[in-house]
Amino acid sequence: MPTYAVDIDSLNPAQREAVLTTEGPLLVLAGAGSGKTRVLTYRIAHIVADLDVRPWRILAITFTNKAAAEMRERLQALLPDGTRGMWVCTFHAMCVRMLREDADLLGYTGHFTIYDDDDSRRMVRDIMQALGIEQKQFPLNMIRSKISAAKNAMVGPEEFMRQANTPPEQKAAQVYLELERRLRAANAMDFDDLLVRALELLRTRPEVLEKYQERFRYISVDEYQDTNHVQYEIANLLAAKYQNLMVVGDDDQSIYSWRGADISNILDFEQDFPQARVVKLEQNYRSTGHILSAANAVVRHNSQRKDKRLFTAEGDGEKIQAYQAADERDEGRWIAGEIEKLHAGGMSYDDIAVFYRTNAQSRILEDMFLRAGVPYKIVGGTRFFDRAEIRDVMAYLKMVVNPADEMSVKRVINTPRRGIGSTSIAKIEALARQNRCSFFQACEFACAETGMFSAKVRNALGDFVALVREGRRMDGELQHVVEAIVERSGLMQALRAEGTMESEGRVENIQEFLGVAAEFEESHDDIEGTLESLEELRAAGIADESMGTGSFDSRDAGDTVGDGVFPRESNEPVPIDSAPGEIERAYGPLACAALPALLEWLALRSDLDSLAGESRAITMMTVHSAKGLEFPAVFVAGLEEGIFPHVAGFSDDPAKLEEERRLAYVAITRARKRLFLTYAATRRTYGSTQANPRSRFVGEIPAEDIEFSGVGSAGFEGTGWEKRGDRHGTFGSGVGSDMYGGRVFGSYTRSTGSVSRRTHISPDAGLKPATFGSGTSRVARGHAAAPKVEQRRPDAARAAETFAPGDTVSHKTFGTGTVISASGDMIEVKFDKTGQVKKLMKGFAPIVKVG
DNA sequence: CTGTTCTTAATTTTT
DNA sequence: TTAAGAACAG
Repeated sequence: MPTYAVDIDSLNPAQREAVLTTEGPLLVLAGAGSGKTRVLTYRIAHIVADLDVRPWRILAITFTNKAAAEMRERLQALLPDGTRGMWVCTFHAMCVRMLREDADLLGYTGHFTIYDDDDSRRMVRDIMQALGIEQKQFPLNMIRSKISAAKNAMVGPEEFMRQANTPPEQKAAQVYLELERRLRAANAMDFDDLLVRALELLRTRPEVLEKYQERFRYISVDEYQDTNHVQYEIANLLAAKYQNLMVVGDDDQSIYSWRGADISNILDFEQDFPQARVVKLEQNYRSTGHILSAANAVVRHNSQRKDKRLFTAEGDGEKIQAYQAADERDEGRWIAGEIEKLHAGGMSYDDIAVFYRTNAQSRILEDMFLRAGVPYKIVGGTRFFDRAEIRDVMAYLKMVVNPADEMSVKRVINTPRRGIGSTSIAKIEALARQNRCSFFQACEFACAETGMFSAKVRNALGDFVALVREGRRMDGELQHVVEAIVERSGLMQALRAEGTMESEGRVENIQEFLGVAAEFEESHDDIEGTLESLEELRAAGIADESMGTGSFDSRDAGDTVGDGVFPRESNEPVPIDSAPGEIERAYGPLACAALPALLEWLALRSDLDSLAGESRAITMMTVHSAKGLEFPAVFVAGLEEGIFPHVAGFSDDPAKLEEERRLAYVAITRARKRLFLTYAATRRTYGSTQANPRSRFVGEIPAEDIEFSGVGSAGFEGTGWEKRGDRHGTFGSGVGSDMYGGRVFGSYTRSTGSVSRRTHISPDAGLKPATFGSGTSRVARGHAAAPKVEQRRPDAARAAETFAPGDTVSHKTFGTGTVISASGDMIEVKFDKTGQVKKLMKGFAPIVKVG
């Protein structure tokens, strides 16, 4: 009986089989909550510890940074001898790592910029404008998705042009061609390119392919159902030599087909690898019986799927609660009420999540939670790094690192206002096109040229251009470099001069960003440091044994930047027609090495990664964002035809409906113990009220697993609203819900600008610490601590509290304020911090009188 | 060049 | 409803 480094006995037979099948292709069909992460990590630990395979021979690909971080952490715990050199990362991070090393082989420099979706979108918009393609006739998104599809099919612009039959395709091809040209000139890659170029590298450079094939003897890919064609090719190519490829996925959880994920990758794995072993993990360790039964029942309505059926050894648990609300506000109120009940019953807010199909739905829910005093945090939506001011700062940094980066330069050339408007930009663009040089070079050129611009503009431009040269020479602590660049940019000054509340918030955000930079420098070893090349490992004395044929001499220290010419002192423009690398050389080496690292880290990061449950608050997010997570109690709102399944989804295409259903399946299977489904009899969408029928997915749940309540249910009277009482403004409370047109609450104007806008947390949690990236890197997000306010929801005694104009009150979220008027159940309060006047409902809003 | 009004479109977004 | 972007006027 062999002994194992991992606790093999704790696994069920299927899990064990997956862990012990280390050689050859392996497909693991892992149902929701079936312990696949455990299998994945145990298997790697087994390979390393029991089969004596060096960690740097392991490649484990995930889809999110969060998943990668989690896996890394678990592996570190399982492998006391270390995991040095193991690549546990996302597809994108892996590709970036590979590309940085060999970018020169593809005509890029190692400092290429990563364009995120917004950058790429702007570039396409610019191109369409330049080519005179009307957005009305050919929507931007349509063009973009066609180009993206072409990229993912590895179809180049020329070929795409040849294939294009219809007018939209021809236009898309034109844009594609120009996009490619500009991206290349900017030494930039978008997210698609990252994958496509990496594949190109592996395909066209046998020595590179060989290097990685030899190195990574054991490869695993998580969430395989979400791989797109290029990722599929990359994985297959890397594993082609040794065939040790393990893919894990669940076809029932494929919810990203619209993003190019190809469900047939998983469905056809057995055809691609006829010798593949297939293991099904069907025992669910997450949810109780009723929930699992509902999930099974719903997803069974799909035709395109591998047959499997989850089972649990746990009991039935509580039935699913379905509630029909009068309208979307009632829905939010009811959810808030149920949350409070759960909380009163001892459940932590952290254990509760509310899901919705579209981000737009979050507003009302948010509003209702705010009123009810339910602490919440929203995941997704506008992310911190997507805020305009943060993007501006990042654009400055990107520009310093890579002056060829056209989009970043254009973004900040007139931010803050320098008097360089669209006319000037157009002139510079024309100049760039004429001389076939980068936009930035054209800027320099324009400065040198007299008569092109007014003295004022020329000075502004000269100052702007000089910033890059200065920025590149800055060195020292990362935070200080960033700070200096920001300072030099004039962004802060302009913002401060504005003096509005909004600008104040922006200043705070930028300051917070500086904190992020500082934090990053302290702990940035986890990303850059983890994905080490063989050379680095060898240098560290780790990978000292023979590498096999794949190892080859490292490229001639080809750091395109490092050996560059010394920065020019004159303002003489850089020679035109130069390749991206040449520009970098001309501007001299970048002194601050941490800067590009920071930018890369930022580019590949999402808000989801920072979902650290530090503050005690419920979690709100879209169903898409919820994949891979689990919560003891889950609410799914808006289960109505047209919303979920979404309208855009089902009329035309049955495949889309099936994806919506998988989405429902994902939502249901996130719940461990309690599941609540809500739908509204009427709902306001785009300004008009409509009555949506209840979602078909609710009807697909077996009757024995679910209980109904609410407007249309027989059991409504006597059980539902009475208990909740009118203080909650529940439907039928007499105080009035707006079901019959009566508006109860005054309209709530959202404060804008500050970070904490979408995060409302219990005051005693203090600052909201958000985690960026894994484990240790923690950044305090948020500014002044909220004032101490009682955390409990108002009770009967407080409801009876009287307020008079002039009273000082304290609100859980808005801080202190002064009562302006009080009549009946409503009071109007002007808050000190925001200066806004809000109508609040006495006894419902989380307020207390303080003086 | 900048600030304003007007039009128009409106899922989901691991990277 | 609302928010982004384009068109338009100052």
